[in-house]
Amino acid sequence: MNPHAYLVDDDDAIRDSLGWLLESRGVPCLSYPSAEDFLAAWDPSLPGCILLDIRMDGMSGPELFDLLCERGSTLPVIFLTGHGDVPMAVSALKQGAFDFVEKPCNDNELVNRVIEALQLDEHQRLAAADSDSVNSLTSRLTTREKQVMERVLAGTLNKVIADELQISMRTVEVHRANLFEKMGVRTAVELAQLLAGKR
Amino acid sequence: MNPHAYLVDDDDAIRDSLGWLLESRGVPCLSYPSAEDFLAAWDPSLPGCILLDIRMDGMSGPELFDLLCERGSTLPVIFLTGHGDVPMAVSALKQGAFDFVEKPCNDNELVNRVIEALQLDEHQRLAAADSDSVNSLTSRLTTREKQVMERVLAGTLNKVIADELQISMRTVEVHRANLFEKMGVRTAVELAQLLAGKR
DNA sequence: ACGAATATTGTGGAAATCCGTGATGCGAAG
DNA sequence: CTTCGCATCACGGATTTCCACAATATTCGT
Repeated sequence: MNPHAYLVDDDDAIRDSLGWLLESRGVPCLSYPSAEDFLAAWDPSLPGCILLDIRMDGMSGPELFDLLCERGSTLPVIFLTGHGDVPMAVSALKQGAFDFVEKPCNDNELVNRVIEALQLDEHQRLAAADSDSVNSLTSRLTTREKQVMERVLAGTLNKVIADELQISMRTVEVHRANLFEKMGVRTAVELAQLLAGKR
Repeated sequence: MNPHAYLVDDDDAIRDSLGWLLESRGVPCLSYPSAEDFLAAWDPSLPGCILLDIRMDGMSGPELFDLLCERGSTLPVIFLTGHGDVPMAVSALKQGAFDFVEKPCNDNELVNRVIEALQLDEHQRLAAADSDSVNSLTSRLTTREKQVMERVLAGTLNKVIADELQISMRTVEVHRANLFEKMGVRTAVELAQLLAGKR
């Protein structure tokens, strides 16, 4: 699925007008009349951002936001509200909301925020993909190989590693070579660099 | 100087009452009747946090905040305001303010926020000190040693480094040993780890 | 029970690193 | 001018890593 702006608002008119505005600026949209509807459609892999009304029938915007955070969502959330107060805005932003906008608002401003949010999400997903690729590499290592890797990363000499693991130096060398192979590196330093950035 | 809460507000009564409140909870305070006064007293090494009024004669709270940020301040800022609006709060928080509180506010809440801000500042300063200590180590390296270190961190073999720098392998070994000594590490991996976390 | 993956060890040699000792040239500071 | 830090290099031995070839044991899933 391509990145979308997910509009969650129980006001038909708002969904229509915002949807039209965003689509006209080249931002694909999907609309949901309630938090529950969005939640049912949501899955962590959905890319994009959320435009979320505060006050809605059923689950409120902040409640949905909390729930999504708990479930591991990293979607940037732009809160929209007609009657927001300062504490509400402060609390939303401190919890990690991307923005908090009062309706009615300037169209250009809002579109820009949405585009910023989409870019943020893309960056986050790229970064996550990187760290995933590293994790998937390490997950392919056998237990022994992981143990050896730990110690290699600690700068321990093969000889000492052999002692610690109660195996021969030769075996350590084998594990070492195998894990380097699996991790796609040629030296211990490269391995350290690889795991340094993405962790 | 020990960490302090710096109260910047042009209302004498507020400064007095907040100052008393915080001192009574064990938080040392210093008061300033204007943004200009605080700015004159400020220096980047001052630890603590700022309680900053929005509307003041002369320079406003947000103006002071911007100025401090430009000058490299990392002090957590808690904005205080009697007549704040949502856009103002949103903009302050998105620019990195620690909190945004409306007066009058709950005393316990405020004290807690101040304490959180002080803790944040302490963590930031500890982290900065770590990275400073690393920087001061690297700054003691000679030009050649830095060149060699770069390549060592890239996982390059001494032989190749010697080629690249147009010097003998022996000299590379010397530089390598010297820089390890200066950086306080015993292996290339340790060096990579050292520069990985603090950078 | 059979086969695949994993863990283990050995031999032996090539390549690389580590390190002590000693030495030369050069530029900057005293 | 002399001293000091830096960069440069050599010899030679100890240590370590790297690697190809070869083999046995253990575990685990079908």
